Formats: sequence, structure tokens, C-alpha cells
Amino acid sequence: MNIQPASLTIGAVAKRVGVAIDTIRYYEREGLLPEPQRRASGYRSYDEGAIAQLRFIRRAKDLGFTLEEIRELLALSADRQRGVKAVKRRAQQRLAAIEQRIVELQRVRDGLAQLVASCPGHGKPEDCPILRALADDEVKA
Amino acid sequence: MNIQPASLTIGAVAKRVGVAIDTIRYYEREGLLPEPQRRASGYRSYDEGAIAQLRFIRRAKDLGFTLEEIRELLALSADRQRGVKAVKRRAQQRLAAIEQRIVELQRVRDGLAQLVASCPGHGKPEDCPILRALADDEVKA
DNA sequence: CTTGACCCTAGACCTTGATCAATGGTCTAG
DNA sequence: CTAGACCATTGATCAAGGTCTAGGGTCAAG
Repeated sequence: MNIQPASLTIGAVAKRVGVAIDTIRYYEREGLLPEPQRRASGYRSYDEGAIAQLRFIRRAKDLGFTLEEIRELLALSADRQRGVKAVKRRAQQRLAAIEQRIVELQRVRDGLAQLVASCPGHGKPEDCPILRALADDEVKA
Repeated sequence: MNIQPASLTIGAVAKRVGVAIDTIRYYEREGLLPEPQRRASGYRSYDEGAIAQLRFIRRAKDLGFTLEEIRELLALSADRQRGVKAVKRRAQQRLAAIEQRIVELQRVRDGLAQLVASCPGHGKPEDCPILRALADDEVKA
């Protein structure tokens, strides 16, 4: 078991997690990462917990959570009493939003696919179903 | 048949199409709408063609085209020779991008749905699959 | 003629999530 | 000791697509 707090530089953390140094400082400013310890020189000094938290943030971001929502998830995950319940609720909300977005995109896809399928790909612009659909009631010359 | 160029104020156009006045002026600055005629007072004066073009822009935006792409579509729609072919190609590209995005979102949805389903909604944060998945290798206290 | 709604311009500001620049201190290998 | 890599801060900048403000002119109704 490694007991010592490790003391990683910001550059080392950035490399291990795969984010830019500026991004780490940005997350700290935004309250997503706690202020790390500092060396005498002022250098930030991170431990493995910081790595874990940074990975948490990136994974949540990949799941479509905004930084604002992630800030909340982090707060909830520290709440031993109601944390889990609230976290599940947030995840369900996120899930619903994603499903809604998928439905919208499918609708858009179907509409566009139909237009593409019905366009011969040549001829007069007035006869192009894509342009006609976009212009719709455009004044005919 | 209404032959006269109508002469709509920017506010009337905005109301009919359902966009903000500022947005119309913004599109004009960005080259998505042609510079309209002006009254002696300097007021912009639009005709039905402008309404149609503005609707074109909004519909294309709803299909996920960026303003940059819409600028291109507008240019292509004016090209009587190669316009239709290029428009179809762009629409196909947009379609492919949308389908790609749907697949990504479905992957995210599946992952999140699984986490939500396996979370009891109560108990210790350490036992919450959602938090565990996010933290993963977080240092255990 | 006055009032209120509407329009004009130039330019600042907003959101999200970073990224970059300028200026200067620190650390480490040789 | 010095070079080069690394880190610090503050503040500006970016992309996208607008939105808003200030300061002023115009239009239509009563």
C-alpha cells in the first residue's frame, strides 16, 4: 500500500489523465477540483485522489454531463446520506435527456434521408427536393 | 398575384418567421441574408423573398447545418449548373454526421441506462454503481 | 405636436469549455 | 552555474450563434 501522498506535478497529472495542464487549472478555478497542496515554490502538488477525481470528471463529461452537473455530482457523491439517491436521480434525468435527443436526431435523420433519396443529384435547382424543402414557399421566378 | 415588393419592416419579418430582430441583422452581417433595400429613413425594407430565405436558413439550422454550411448551401442553390449535385453531396454528409452522432448517443445511453438500472438508489456512496463507474479506481478510504 | 412603438449603428457582452500569451520564478541534468 | 524544461499568475482569446446597450432618429395614432 502506498501511503505517501505521492506529490505529482500538474504536468504529470495532465499526462496520466490525458488532459491539458490548462484544463486542470481551469477545473480548479471552476470548483471541480479542490485546491491542491503547494510546494514551497508554489507548485501544485497532487496525489492519486486528484487523478481519480479528474478521471471522474472526464468520464462524466463523456456521458454528456455538463461541468455544472458534474460539480453537483461531485457534491452529491460526498453526501453519505442522500448522495446516492440524488445521484441516481441526476443520472436518470441525464438518461432521459439523451433519449430525447436521440429521438429528435432520428426525426431529423429520417427527414433528411428522405430528401436525399428523392434528389436525383442533377437538374435544375427548382427541381431539387432538398432545396425545395428548405425554401418551401420561396417565390417562384 | 401580389407583384409589389411588399416592403416589410425588420420587425414584421422577425415576427412572421419567429426570430429576433437582432438575429436578422446578424445573419445579414454574416452574409446569410442579402442587404435589403432601405427606405429614405434608413429602415430596412424586405420582400417575401427575404422571408423565404430566412425560413430556409432556419430550416437548415434545424437540420443541424452550421451557419457556415448554410452559407454554402445558399451559394450552391444559386448555381444552376452544379448546384444540385453539390447540395445533395452536402446533405449526404450531414446525414452521415447525424447518423454517427446517433450511434454515439446510443452508446452513451446504453452505458448510462445500465448504471441507472443497477443502482439501488440508496446506501453508501461506495456501493453506488454510478459513482463507482465514474470514480472507478478512486482511492478507497 | 406629442407619445410610444419602432428602427438605426457600433460595439460590448453572453455561454461553454477551454486554450493561449506574457512575464517571470523553479527545478534538474550536465 | 547554466540551459532547458516546467510551473506560476493574470488576463485575453477562441468558436458559435447570437443578445444587449447606448445614444439617437422615425413613424403612426390621437
